[in-house]
Amino acid sequence: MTYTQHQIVKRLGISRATLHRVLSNSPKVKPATRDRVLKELQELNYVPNAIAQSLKTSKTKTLGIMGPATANASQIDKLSSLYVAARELGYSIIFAYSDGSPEADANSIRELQSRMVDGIIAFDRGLHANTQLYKSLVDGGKPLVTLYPTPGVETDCIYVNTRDAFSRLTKHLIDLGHKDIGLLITASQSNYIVNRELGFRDAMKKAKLPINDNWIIYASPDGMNTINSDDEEAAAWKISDYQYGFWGASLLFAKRSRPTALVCYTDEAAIGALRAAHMAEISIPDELALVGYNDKEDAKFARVPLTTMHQPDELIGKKVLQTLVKRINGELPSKAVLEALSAKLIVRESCGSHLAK
Amino acid sequence: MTYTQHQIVKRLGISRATLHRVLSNSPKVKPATRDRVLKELQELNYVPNAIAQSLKTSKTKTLGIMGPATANASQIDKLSSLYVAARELGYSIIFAYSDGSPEADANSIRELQSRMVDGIIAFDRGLHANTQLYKSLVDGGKPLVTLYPTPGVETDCIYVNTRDAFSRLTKHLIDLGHKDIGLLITASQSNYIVNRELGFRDAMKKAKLPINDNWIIYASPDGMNTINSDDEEAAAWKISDYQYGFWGASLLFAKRSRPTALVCYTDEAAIGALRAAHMAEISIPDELALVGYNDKEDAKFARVPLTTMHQPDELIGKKVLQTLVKRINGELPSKAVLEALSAKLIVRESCGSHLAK
DNA sequence: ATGAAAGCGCTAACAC
DNA sequence: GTGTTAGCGCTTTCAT
Repeated sequence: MTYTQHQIVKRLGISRATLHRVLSNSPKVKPATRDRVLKELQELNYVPNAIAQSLKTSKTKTLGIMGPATANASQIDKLSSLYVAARELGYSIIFAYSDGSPEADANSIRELQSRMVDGIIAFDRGLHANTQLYKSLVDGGKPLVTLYPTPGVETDCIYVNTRDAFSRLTKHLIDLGHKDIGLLITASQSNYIVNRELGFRDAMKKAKLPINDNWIIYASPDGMNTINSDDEEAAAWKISDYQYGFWGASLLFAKRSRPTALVCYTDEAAIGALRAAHMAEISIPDELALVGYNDKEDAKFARVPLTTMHQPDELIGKKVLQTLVKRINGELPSKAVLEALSAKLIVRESCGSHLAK
Repeated sequence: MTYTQHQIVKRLGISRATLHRVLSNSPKVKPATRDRVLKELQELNYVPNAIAQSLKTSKTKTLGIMGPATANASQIDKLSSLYVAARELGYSIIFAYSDGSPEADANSIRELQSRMVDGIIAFDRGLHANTQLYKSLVDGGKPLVTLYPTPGVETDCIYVNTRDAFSRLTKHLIDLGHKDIGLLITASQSNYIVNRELGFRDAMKKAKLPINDNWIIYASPDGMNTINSDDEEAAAWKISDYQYGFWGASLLFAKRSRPTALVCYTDEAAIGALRAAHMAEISIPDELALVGYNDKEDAKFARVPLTTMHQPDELIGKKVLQTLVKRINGELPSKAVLEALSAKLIVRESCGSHLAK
């Protein structure tokens, strides 16, 4: 049974205002009254109706997250620190599922607007198709924090400088003496992918190393066989990075020549590539140095432990939430916060640097 | 800018009731009026205030998920199908973070009750510490679906029969001719763990095979070195299954004798064990057959592709949601729904069955 | 230190 | 076909 203030007030023979005063810790209430009320509250296990509170105050103390549910797996660390921080600040999280398509995103935004969330976190991968949607949100005054900068939308953003990260990752290989370096990514226009390629090119250019287009692999399902036949009907967005890595590397290994080092767009892709190398009897790192990105737990336990970049995901989740809440509370200057964090190089065996001496 | 019905009604010179009729597709409104209203609605981009609707109707069309955010990674498939199904039925999801402790769970329940969710999904691992909490929920009439049966709580439950799954997994090894079989799990009282051990014992007993207690490993951080030193301060619940698998297997390999086959409690643990085997120069599957559980994507791409059990996670997510919504709508008999689904054996290389001929 | 009353945005019963 | 009205549970101003 759940009681309302009305019922409690009747039982106690006091007024709603008094009840509210003890609920809100106002000092203006006689200790004796307060105790009596508190006791009753306890006894009846009173739980305030947040819906009614929200309607009255026009603050829901809820935050919306919009993003692809499938991205959660890779963003899990950001998400969990975000949840923890939200609870600490008294906010609830509404997760509005979206596959990243403009239609789904529009639905998510409608859902969150309708629920009157106090702010929104866009957990997408920086696809620009939805710039207009975000713009309308921000113009409408709804606080929005994104995880990738969105050109054209002046909104708060906490992100990892992936371009720089990939540049440094590539440079690590260059410093090891590699000159023939390939890149394994997927075909996509998202920031998520594009910045990785840009970072790679930055490093190569800076080192005055030529880029062999044959060694830039855009992995895709086209004409590939899945490693497991019953995957075949799976939609493209459900294909894992492992699979893309496996396909991409297989493609590379089938070519007439191959680089001495390969940068993969995620750890999962690198693990897929590891498997392709194993099947092609190419020894890692002796015959091919390999690096991933993200420092997922399985990178540590891969066939060959992966050299990779570690993102400060927990910190990001925390900062995202804090920024959003500050924005909601009007504690931030009107200029959008744009904070870039750096990834950190984690050297393990797959790059072969333990051999180079 | 977000408009209220009041403002729209004023602009249009009609009554709230008429507006409402248009909004709710009531036939009792003159087509001309309807069109005029619809056009204005469109123009003003009217978004209904779900908070006000909820207060009025005492239905929020929201569902609460309570569970550890860290579990999401392994339960991601259940979660995403659940999100999709929720959207289809017009429900929003509030995620109430909890680390599984009774205090955190109590907080989650309070949060969800306060937000007046129409129903709750308990995404925990079947820890019984919170039986009372669940019981009070159910007794209070709040629809609740769990993912593990909770003795003492009469509530809907959609789950995988892990005990049976582990029994069949173990039997696969027995059928391959193994007699000396070990089990690698963690020390925990949760259903999640306990049923795995029970299933293993069932199969051994049925085959009249002795169980060597030395080969039942309860992996724990005690006295172990992490594979990566900066993990050391991490709390126990943040330790990955990979790590437990690595520790557990290392422990086993240090013993005087070892089994010819090892059942691991998850794929991640099996991958950790794979690494330990590699370091101990034990060849998998030749010297030790190894199996995991869950059929995660990385099982396919492991150093040795893992034989494992596949759970119908997407189906579960969908069923959980459908059951909950039916319960909310009063479409279910008062007796609790208890539906067990089966896991499916996926044979790859790590069990060595491709060698046995 | 306490109480009365208005109103947040919406729905639905009832009257016309 | 259309309009009037009460009220969901809460917060908050204004009296007392």
